[in-house]
Amino acid sequence: MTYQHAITALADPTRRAIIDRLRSGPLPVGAIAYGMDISRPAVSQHLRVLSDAGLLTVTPSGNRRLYAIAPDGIDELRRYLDNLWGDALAAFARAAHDQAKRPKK
Amino acid sequence: MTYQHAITALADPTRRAIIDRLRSGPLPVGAIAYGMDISRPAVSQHLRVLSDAGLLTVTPSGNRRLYAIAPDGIDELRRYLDNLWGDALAAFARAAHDQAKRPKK
DNA sequence: ACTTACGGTAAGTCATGACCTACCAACATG
DNA sequence: CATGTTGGTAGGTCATGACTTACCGTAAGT
Repeated sequence: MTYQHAITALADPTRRAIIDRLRSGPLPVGAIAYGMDISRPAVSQHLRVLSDAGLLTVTPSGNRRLYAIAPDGIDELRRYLDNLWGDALAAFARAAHDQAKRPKK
Repeated sequence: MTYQHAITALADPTRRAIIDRLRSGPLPVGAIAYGMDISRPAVSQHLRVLSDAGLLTVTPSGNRRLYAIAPDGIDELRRYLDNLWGDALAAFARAAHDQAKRPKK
């Protein structure tokens, strides 16, 4: 049921950029924000949205907070799409079949 | 490169509802809009966004226009997520490994 | 040809959310 | 304890996009 939040979160290009930075491993907020053309608070807000959506995990470590991609969250969305894809293929095949049944008209 | 449009299109709940109506097969605009709590023009606009994103195909048939889910469009997004998921798992495993290397601190 | 069904486009309104600049709390370090 | 570093929160602005009604084109039926 969480896939809705996940897809909403991933719809934003800035948030996808954040996710991309975390592809190689966990990072603290400062490192994520460094080199991006938005302010650090903006990054914080995006991180909030992403972790609320179950796409990131946070592990406070002393002064800082390490953000990492949560494979489980991605997987939820992946399953939704797999399901949709399956239905689309089935509908496609059925439509093609019906089409073949009556060639003219 | 089109997956960005696809994910933006699918981020909207109304558009997901439209997609859901097409899961069982192609439908004309009127049938899609029937029973939904938004106006038909609104549906038309959503259909535009969805087909621009490569998620739907349109086949004019006489007076009407049949919309159907395009499996290819879905697949693009699916691949993006599969890729992301793979990276997330790898990063996760690496982090776990590094963690094990130095148990304390 | 006239009328009805179907559906896309135009123009305008309104809510949402992405961003900014403060500001504040918590830990670390001298 | 004082000071710097790290990062979340508050409040406000502004752009985007999801809706509406009104309108127009086109295909079908009478």
